[in-house]
Amino acid sequence: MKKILPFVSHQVPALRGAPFLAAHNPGATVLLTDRQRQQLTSIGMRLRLPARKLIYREGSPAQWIFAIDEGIVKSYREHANGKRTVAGFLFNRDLFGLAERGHYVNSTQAVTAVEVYRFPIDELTALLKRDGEMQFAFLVKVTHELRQSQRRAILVNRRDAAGRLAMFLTFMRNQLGPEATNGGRVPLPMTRSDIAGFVGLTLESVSRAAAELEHRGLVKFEGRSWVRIVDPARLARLAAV
Amino acid sequence: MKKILPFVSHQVPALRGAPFLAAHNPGATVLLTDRQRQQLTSIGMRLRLPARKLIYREGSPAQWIFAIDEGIVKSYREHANGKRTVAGFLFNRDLFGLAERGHYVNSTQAVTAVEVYRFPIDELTALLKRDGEMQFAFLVKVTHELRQSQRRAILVNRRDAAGRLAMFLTFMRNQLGPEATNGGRVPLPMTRSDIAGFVGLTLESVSRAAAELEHRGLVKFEGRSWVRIVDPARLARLAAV
DNA sequence: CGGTTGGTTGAGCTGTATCAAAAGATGTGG
DNA sequence: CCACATCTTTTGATACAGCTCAACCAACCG
Repeated sequence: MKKILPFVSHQVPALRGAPFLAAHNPGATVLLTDRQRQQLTSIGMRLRLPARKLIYREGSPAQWIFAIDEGIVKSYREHANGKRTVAGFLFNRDLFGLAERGHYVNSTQAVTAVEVYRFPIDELTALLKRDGEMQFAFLVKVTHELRQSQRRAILVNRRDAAGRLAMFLTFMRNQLGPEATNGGRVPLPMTRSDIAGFVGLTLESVSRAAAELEHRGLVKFEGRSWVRIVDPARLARLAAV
Repeated sequence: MKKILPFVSHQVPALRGAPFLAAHNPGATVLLTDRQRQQLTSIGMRLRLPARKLIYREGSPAQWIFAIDEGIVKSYREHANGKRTVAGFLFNRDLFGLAERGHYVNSTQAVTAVEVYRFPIDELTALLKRDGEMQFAFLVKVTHELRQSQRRAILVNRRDAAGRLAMFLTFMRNQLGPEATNGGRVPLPMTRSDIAGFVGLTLESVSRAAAELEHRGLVKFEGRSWVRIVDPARLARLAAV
């Protein structure tokens, strides 16, 4: 008997975000219908990029918009003083490459090996203008990103290093979802320096904050790229304030 | 001879932001056509609010989306520890009240007397889904806000207090535009405490940073609610790094 | 005029940046 | 599979910027 393959959601583009209006299901919601995904597939291209691959550089002419299917991407900027600030980490079903006046505003680089969809900007915008429902999904997504960015800006203002790191760890757990963080074991594929650039500390301070959280029994670092969350409740409390 | 009144742009809603694609005119662009503004007018209501008026509270049910026509609004959150962080200041042609799951995420309050347009969320979303071009204007606007938020988060990470305040002052000048800041005289209608909440300092530090900038001859504070920018070039240099 | 709110100035303390060096990882080629 | 070179992370000592607490000052209000 021939086996029927299940619908593999990972083979078409997807978006994730909280809608404007109240809904029954909590957490982030999948925003596109199957039909909309098929349409996107027709104008997009699926690419596999190795870890560390530079995707585009800040200021370069923008031709494409990207959606992540698998893996982690970082978006960053280099200051005049040589330091890099990480504008954000991007995950499964996130969107990036939203240009300003025809140019990218951040540089982006693959942190892990990634699978992305790449859409030509003009074809995508034409499609969006034609299909109001699909465009609405994009509007909701970008609004969701805006809120995330504001939330982060607010949390980062708290000066205490351990709290910032706690916030980052809970952020990672939330973004990756329960499947990827089984048993509270969260992957940290980015460098300490990237984490520092994201939370607004030096990498030495991140290292010390990590030691402190571990000493306090909240987490346990296993190698450089894994944390086990030992006491989720206390960690969340520290991250939330 | 009867005089024909000029078209008063302030009597209909407007939006402002940098588009995705390259354009000939620099700076922020007006995003709506006259016809689109008329349509918005038909579903919206124009309100005049006095200074200090609380517009809505964080977490309350969201029924409306707002667009500012005149004046300044602040968007903020109160921490558990009692401190307030200012998520942003909103100006002429900015949009606010983008809800998450039917609830507002920040509180907003009028800083000056303001004139706003108020749109019922469901009517506005219905209109947007019908009119792809208009929705695209909103998409561009929200994307613009997202970039602004990221830029701010990046700049705020620089620890130096004088630099942060310099950044804030140039931000105010840019937002208000050349008309309102004639001769480099920039209004500061918000309190020092609001400024502190916005740039991530205490109000004492803002006060000291202000004294420092003045001492260095970059600006001159005239009363509590005005700054004269004396040396725009050096101020910009300090703000940019 | 006192009262209230918002702003400035001062002294001391804390926490993070900085500089420096050592210790772990990771990768390459023999 | 080991040895070396490179990159990343940890640990330590010190300095300094901004926070905190506290007092004082100025503007605005009836």
